[in-house]
Amino acid sequence: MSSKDLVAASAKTIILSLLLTGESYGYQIIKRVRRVSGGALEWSNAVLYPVLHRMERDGLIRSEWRMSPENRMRKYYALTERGAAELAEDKVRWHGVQAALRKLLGPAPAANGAE
Amino acid sequence: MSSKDLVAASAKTIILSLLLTGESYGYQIIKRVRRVSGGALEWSNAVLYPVLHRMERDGLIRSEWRMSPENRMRKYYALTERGAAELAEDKVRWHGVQAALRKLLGPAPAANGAE
DNA sequence: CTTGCATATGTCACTTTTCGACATATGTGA
DNA sequence: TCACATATGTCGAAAAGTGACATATGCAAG
Repeated sequence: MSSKDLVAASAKTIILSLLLTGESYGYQIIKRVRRVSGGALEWSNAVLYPVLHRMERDGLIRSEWRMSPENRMRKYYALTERGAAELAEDKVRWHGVQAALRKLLGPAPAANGAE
Repeated sequence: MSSKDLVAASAKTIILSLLLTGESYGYQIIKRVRRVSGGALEWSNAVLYPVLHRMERDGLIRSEWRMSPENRMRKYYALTERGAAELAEDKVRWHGVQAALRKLLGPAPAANGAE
């Protein structure tokens, strides 16, 4: 039990959010998540790919093998309608958890402070 | 994979936060969480107690059986030093995840006016 | 006194998830 | 040929999630 549970809990929602702005693929998702979290979220292959497969099985995303501009085969993932709906629900849930945590933890510090 | 993973993911942090303001016990924690979340977070016994036991095993909290003013036996839980330190780390991590999600999901709607 | 409910803590058992380590393949440049 | 970034995936053992169930008590109503 480390920071991983937090990471995993938000994985589905984060992936849906990323795909909302356009299709992506596994390798890139890992890098984008690392960047957008400032390095706080570091997903391994074994974390991401099973989640991706589960989400596809559940109809939240759909995949397509295509050749990249660099001439590599990539499995591009895109949001389905169900995925978009799920994201909307997730947003509500997430904001609910956020609100509860904010009450308990206090407001988020603007940047970095001594606590 | 429902909203439960979110709930569970934040369980440890929420419990630590609650205990920061003073000791509490299982039954009360469930009610307090329900109240503070406006009913959004509904923990069952099977969710809470294993988490409590794990946290005690890991030295984050410590328990003590005591008689309540209502003459009932209760297991009161209190934060340990390690638990307080863990909470501080959790806050940082949580704010990191929050920041990432905020970037991706957009700012939270002004759900709660007061507070 | 018995029935029912809120209080109070917990386990059982089955399923799902987690994640370090490993496997496989290709394009590019030294 | 070698190393490395890119790219996707599985294995397996351990951990976590959770609906249903188990147990016990104080108290009030019937």
